[in-house]
Amino acid sequence: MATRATVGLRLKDHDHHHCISDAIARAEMLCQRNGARLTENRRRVLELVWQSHAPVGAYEVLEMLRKDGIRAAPPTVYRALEFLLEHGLVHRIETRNAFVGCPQPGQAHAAQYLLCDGCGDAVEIEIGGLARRIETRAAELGFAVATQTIEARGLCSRCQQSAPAGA
Amino acid sequence: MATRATVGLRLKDHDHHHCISDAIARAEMLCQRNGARLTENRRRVLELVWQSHAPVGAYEVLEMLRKDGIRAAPPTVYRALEFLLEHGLVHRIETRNAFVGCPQPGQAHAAQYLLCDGCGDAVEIEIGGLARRIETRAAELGFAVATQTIEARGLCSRCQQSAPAGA
DNA sequence: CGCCATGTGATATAAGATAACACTATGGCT
DNA sequence: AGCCATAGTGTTATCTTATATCACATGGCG
Ligand SMILES: [Zn+2]
Ligand SMILES: [Zn+2]
Ligand SMILES: [Zn+2]
Ligand SMILES: [Zn+2]
Repeated sequence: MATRATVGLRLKDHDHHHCISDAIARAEMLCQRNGARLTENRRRVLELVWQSHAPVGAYEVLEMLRKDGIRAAPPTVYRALEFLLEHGLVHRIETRNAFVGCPQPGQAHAAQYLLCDGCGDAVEIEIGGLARRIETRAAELGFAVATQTIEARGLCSRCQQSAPAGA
Repeated sequence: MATRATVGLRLKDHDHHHCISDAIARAEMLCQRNGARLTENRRRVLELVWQSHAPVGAYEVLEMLRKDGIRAAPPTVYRALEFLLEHGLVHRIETRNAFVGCPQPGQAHAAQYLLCDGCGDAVEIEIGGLARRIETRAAELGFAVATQTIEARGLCSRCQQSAPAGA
């Protein structure tokens, strides 16, 4: 499959409950396959991260947990996020100090993101050969790449229309 | 000139004072040309950021300022950094919440970095066509890119040798 | 049963960044 | 010179993000 992402994923535009339940289903399969334990806490945090397609901060997750009546402290959330990161179930968006669900966990991939400064949505893309290109150039300089962070900020098509000129 | 960066820039390996004085000289020229004021504070912070080729945190700069006998508070540093960022004199390394001097200020460029997890050095590179490639792919999805963040973490050649296996 | 590994709860604190307000320096103008 | 507007600084307090630490629980296993 090529990049299956669409841009400007407003929650109203699609059955987002599917996004969430699919994500949980994928996570359960993947954890079972890898012998990892998707505990209650971890599952809940993953669900909360998937509440939207915009990256969500750790403390926002914490707020949501508390609103659900769960007594939680920062480490609760960070530990769950750490687990989810390790298993590729979420990615960290460095330019926002926030986290977003990965739509294709399990397949190794360098996460590449388009981040809309208007609506906040993050769209994970994969530009063919891009990661390879960086590794190759780094190797020429004797540098061994372990992880890549590629984030492009700007405006999605919808947000370009809403805020066209120097409004 | 192609990428003139070398990797693994230990301070002992080269006359780093040149790196610093060159950076200041470039900054002064550039500010004069742009009608921007490189005040004492800003110049000092730029110098401190250039103390090494490893990105330096805002609070490290603050520490250094204080050791130089200058009374400063966080906003002092952040304001200076903001100015330097605006004028392209430093770049922010998102994966480290830190700042590093730009070796080619004045020329618009999407900063791309190799970040060594061993020695901490940051090497700015420019992979031909990479930025364009991302913009093009984004445009196909209707997304207008404003800024890009490209950071590759790993080990420079020297640090690969020092820490070869699972040491 | 005792032991170890993994996960959790709770408190405190570190690290990074900004808000707000008062004051000063600078340069253009009359 | 005196005045003004703008840009820059000092200071304090606060906010946001992330970890360290220690105590407790749970479950597998010799
Ligand atoms: Zn959705
Ligand atoms: Zn948008
Ligand atoms: Zn140098
Ligand atoms: Zn190194």
